[in-house]
Amino acid sequence: MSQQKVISLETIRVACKNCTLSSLCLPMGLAQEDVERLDDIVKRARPLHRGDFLFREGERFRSIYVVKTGSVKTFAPSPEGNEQILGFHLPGEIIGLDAIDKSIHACSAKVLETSAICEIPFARLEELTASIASLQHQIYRLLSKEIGQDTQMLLLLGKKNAEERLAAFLLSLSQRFHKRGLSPSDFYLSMSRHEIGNYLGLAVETVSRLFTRFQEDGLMDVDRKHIQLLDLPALEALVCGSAHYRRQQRQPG
Amino acid sequence: MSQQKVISLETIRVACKNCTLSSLCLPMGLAQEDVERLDDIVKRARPLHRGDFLFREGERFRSIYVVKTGSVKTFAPSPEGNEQILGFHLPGEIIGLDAIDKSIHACSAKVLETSAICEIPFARLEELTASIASLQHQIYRLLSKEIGQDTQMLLLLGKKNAEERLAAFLLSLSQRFHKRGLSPSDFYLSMSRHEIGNYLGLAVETVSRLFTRFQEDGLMDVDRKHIQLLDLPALEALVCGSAHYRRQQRQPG
DNA sequence: CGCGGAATTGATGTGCATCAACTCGGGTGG
DNA sequence: CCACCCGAGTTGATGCACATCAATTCCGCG
Repeated sequence: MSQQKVISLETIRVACKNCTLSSLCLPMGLAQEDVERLDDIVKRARPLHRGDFLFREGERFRSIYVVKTGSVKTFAPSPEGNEQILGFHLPGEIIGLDAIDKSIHACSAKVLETSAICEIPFARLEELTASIASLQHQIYRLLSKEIGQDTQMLLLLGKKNAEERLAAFLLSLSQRFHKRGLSPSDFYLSMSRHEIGNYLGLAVETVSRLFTRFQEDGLMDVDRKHIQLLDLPALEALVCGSAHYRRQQRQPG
Repeated sequence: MSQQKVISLETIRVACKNCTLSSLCLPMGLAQEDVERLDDIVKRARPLHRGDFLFREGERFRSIYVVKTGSVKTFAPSPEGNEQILGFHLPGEIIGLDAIDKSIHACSAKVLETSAICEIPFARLEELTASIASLQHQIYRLLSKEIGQDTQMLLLLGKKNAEERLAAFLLSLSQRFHKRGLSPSDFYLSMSRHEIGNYLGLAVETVSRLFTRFQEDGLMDVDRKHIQLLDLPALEALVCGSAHYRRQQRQPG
């Protein structure tokens, strides 16, 4: 059974490498030896449980994290005291990049379900990127991509109504699951309705009513946390505001 | 007058260096020779005029831009066709970081008033960062900071009401002007009411009414584009929702 | 089995968008 | 220099999407 344990660790290790690979470097085609150097600094994923924190707002920034399995939410307090959920992070996604600037975490990261998370000490990653140009580029891209995603979210919160927001949210999950080889139309929500509402800037009740309405309209099937998207094209049309007489917003000069 | 011209160019050059310095490296304390290497790749600022584009959505990404004087807005089209203003960029601020990921600009950048803008070819900057560790770190910080700012904006759009948004907007401008040595309480708005509304997710009329109300309440003085903030502490309190019976939002688990 | 938080559903209230009318100021041309 | 125009801004009246409040059901868990 010692053998068993070794195999198990190796399995985690390989899985972790794969995860790091796809998140950090797959598109770049790093040399094999560089991949190994990268993999060496990645701390293997230990299993975390619902409610565990990866880090808390105010803590010193040391590492970024890559979700291997499971899901994580990040959230920050607003001045008033209530909190805003900033994102839900699925397998393959990276957490903590916003803390590089001040070396202090500006948000907290909490595990939503039993999850495996890789930790990458940022200082060591930074050293590595100094000698591997393609990895450096990859990190720039990663950071830039995060900005682009936030931009999408600004558009969502600034210009879209409740049903457009929820449709966009569902499609986002769908696409991200699909990218990781999972079903794009059949999945479980690891977050509560309340958390969805908080994230989308809506009240719980509104989220609930929309789920009901979407189901009535044959767009999806909802059974508690289990979601089946039945009409992806229709949902995509919804995001673009196909429903409702569109209030045409005048353009600024 | 040939002499005059040389002096003028040199003035721009030095100013440009200063601008690059404070934006990219001041906090790091680069070696003098590294500063010069950085400065060498910065294209000197030519004057741009209201309505000029730095780049348009869909164009190939080549350079990032640093505002020296004046102001710039960035905006992206939503699927419906109307556009969302993503940010207003004041002196010392950097534009274009979101395009690194795809090497394509996802938003457009339009000059709001006569402005001087430095251009930094990103490929050359990237080469440079590979050999100057502190510059690499600085770029990471810059990108990370941008993420943090977007996060702030998500909080604004997700959780704050109209008057909190406008107060936050005014204070943001105030702080950014102050950081550049300008008055934090007396400045001109280079953007229209309509653009402010678009940015904050509000209707023009709402913005206008709030300006009136803030003025009535003695918080500020508004004369067309000329703004004077008379009670900064009160505005700060407003951002935190001090006014109005605060609808206490329940927290998700 | 029974407690408690999560989710749903219905009734009501309100903040802000929308519509509409008017004013202001700045630029243009006679 | 004034008359005109036109877009930007303001102000008021109205409507609606969504928040809020309230009551009930559902489900997980001890």
